[in-house]
Amino acid sequence: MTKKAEIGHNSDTASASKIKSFVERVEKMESEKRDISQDIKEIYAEAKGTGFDVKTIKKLVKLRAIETEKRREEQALLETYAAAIQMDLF
Amino acid sequence: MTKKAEIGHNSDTASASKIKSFVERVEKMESEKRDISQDIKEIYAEAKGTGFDVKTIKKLVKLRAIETEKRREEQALLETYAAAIQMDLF
Amino acid sequence: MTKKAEIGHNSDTASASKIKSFVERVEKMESEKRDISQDIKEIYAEAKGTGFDVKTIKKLVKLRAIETEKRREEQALLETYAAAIQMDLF
Amino acid sequence: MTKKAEIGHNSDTASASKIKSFVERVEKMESEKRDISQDIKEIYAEAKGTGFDVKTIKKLVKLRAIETEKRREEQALLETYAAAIQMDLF
DNA sequence: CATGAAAAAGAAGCGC
DNA sequence: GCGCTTCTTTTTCATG
Repeated sequence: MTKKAEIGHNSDTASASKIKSFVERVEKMESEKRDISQDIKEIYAEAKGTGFDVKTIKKLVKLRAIETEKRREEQALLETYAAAIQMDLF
Repeated sequence: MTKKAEIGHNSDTASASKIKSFVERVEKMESEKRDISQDIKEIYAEAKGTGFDVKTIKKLVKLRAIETEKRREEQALLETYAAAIQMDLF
Repeated sequence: MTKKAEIGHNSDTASASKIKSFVERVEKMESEKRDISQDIKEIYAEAKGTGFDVKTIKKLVKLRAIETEKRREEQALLETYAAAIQMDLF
Repeated sequence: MTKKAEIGHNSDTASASKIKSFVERVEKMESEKRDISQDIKEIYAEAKGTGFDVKTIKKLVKLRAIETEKRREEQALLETYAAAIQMDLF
């Protein structure tokens, strides 16, 4: 038994330092995310400067994302069927 | 002048290629963003696995973000004050 | 059972009347919201007419909102801590 | 001339108090706006609880708003035309 | 699954 | 009047 009562199974100081580490790692990642969002904005700004309609390009990006997802799902479905009839697709 | 409306001030073929380029650049950036989001999730998963409460860590991250935002806004306010005084608005 | 899909579990006529009621109630509320937005604009206009810098006042309002939010989040964090300790997470 | 140099045409203390008053009035209005937004959410929650699709009702509200606006604009246009031919619509 | 928070899209207001 | 920024609203995503 330690002198000081522990809260749970992590001792206070060690916990504090670990929490700090987790928080900082998350903050770093979120900062990177913001940077990328900024980059995306800049791409759109560039597109706009080149005479394109940003709204339309955004729609294109979204449409392609949906199509990619659809293809992914179709592939998954196909694989499920193939597995059901014990067919190797590859 | 052709009957068909042009997209921006670009001719059709050049436009197509430029649009494609913009779309692909955005898609690349968005993919990176998703990767980072995934990384963040993994950090939280690790924290949880180490015995920490994810909710608490998220709250800490958020509170620190608010503090940062507050500092940012305070600075902006000071600058606005300075500008207002210059303009004799007080 | 009719061919036509029902909206929710309500029969057609009753539904129509209920939907109308919901829509109208929302419209009334949104109208009130617009009125208040208008009032806010007028307050800013008055401030401007009295020789104040609107931008500064807006920044003050925002900063105070952030401060309120911060206090709110601090409280929420404390509650999360308390819950986490109960759950032996530290 | 007062003893203390004034910044602009508003003396410091009077300014401070006036600004405070403006800020508080705005805050009060914004608080009321939030209340109404909350009421709207509750109406939608009630609609949902009654078995309706919230998204659809929102679409209806928006459509009606557009139609109202359209009618308003048509009326304005009509009045402009009437004025142009010096015709009294009323 | 349903709730609540975060991101993205869209609308509005502002200054130039 | 137009473009730019700010604010609202919608949609999405994660957690319980």
